[in-house]
Amino acid sequence: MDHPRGHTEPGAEADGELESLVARVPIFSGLDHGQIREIAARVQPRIVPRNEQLYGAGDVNPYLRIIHTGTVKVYRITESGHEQVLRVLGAGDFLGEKALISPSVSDHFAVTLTEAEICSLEHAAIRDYLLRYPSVALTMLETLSARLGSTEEQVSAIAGEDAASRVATYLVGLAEELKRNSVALPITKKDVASFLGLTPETLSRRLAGFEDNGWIHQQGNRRIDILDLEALRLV
Amino acid sequence: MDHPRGHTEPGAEADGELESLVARVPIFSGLDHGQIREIAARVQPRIVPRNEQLYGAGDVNPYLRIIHTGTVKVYRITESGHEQVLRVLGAGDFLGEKALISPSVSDHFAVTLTEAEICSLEHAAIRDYLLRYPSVALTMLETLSARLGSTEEQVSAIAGEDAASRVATYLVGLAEELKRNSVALPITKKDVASFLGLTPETLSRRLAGFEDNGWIHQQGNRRIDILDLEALRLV
DNA sequence: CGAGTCCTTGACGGCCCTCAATTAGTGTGG
DNA sequence: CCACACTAATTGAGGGCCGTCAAGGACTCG
Repeated sequence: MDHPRGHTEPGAEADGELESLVARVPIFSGLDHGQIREIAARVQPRIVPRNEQLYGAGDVNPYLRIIHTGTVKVYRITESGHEQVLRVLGAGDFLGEKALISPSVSDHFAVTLTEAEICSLEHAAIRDYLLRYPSVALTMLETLSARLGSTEEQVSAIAGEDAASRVATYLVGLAEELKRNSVALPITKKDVASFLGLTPETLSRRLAGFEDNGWIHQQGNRRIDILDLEALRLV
Repeated sequence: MDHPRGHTEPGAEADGELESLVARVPIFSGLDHGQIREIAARVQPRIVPRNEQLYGAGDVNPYLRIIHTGTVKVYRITESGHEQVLRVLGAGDFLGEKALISPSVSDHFAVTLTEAEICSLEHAAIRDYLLRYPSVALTMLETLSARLGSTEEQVSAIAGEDAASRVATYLVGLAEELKRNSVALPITKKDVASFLGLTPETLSRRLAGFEDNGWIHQQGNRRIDILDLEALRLV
């Protein structure tokens, strides 16, 4: 966030910031300056505190939300009360696309895990942009398609792999994503367990097992040093 | 499929058929006649025999395929050899959208379960249409979003519900979809088991249990009469 | 600093997977 | 159209993995 005019007056200043903010959102990349400005004009930015629910099951949520900073957890609660973490979204990701065209009742929850800067766009407005700037729609299609792919992976991992394998694959993925051997879990271990279709107890036991094997080292509740990536890949 | 001119000459005949065929595809609904004709001109229809693989893991598959008649099974095979059925597609559904924008290597398989009439469109062509007819992109977005939703349901069911509950929910869903109490499984029980994250043995036992309870009646390998829908809902 | 949540560790039980053998059904070829 | 071969489905026995319940300890955040 640069402040070219060196002051913090809300008016023109905020607009300039907004534009550079919109320009950095992946689904709007490729638009020219005028198009960016048009979108920025309809965007409602907001600083959302930690642990705030953006929407819940039963809501008719009329906004497409774009995360500029911070992380958001998306989860479902089944009829029988089981909480299932579906994904964790970060900077540049969007949510709320479910009811984009035909408004429908949401069946899942979205909660901020950290303080977050989130822009909201009314579905009617986004629809309008998608019709006028089809490249945005194409990028959204690509993103949704990738998201579908990773949810499919989640299905086959939960159905077909044992606990140790799921935990190991998760750690390897995290390390590759961050390109580091010391990783911080983006969510609590409880939520990681839910994401992997496990109980917290089982996750704890598997991690303890990996530590006994000398493959990882845990410090605190969130940080894990990966000592033997190859061993984890082979689990 | 009517043959208004009473002959099967491939030329103009096939084009007329093609247009009405394209017009019936959900993602092209809402386009006018000229637009339909333009798309029909680039479409390659083909009758695919039963049990033919449309694409497999490792393929770089450059076609978006649209199913006009017949059914197609989409599945994944994990590193450890587990086969996971992801979905079954029927008339009006499309597949092969994964590599629509950035070509990527497929990691799953698509096989016809019946003889099928399938249209192929090159990705380059579909991209072009999406940019010119954004309403098509919007419909695709909606479809992908719905598909994501049902895959998310699959995740939470496999992770959170026991075998009996998953089987019961599946049967109820099938009955509601077909609006009948006597349903034919769209796939073998083996594949249903895979879809539900179970082994065939467990599925067989749960169905036998339902039959003992007087909730269903099985005849042959595919047909199931549902005698007590409410009981199944409460499992 | 303190309260509440998260995490860990242990014991135990049950659900579902595995392995194996038989039966039923389906689709193919003569 | 029927027979046959092969795959699908069923049923049984046994065992292992993971969930459940419970309690103590650690961490985090207000």
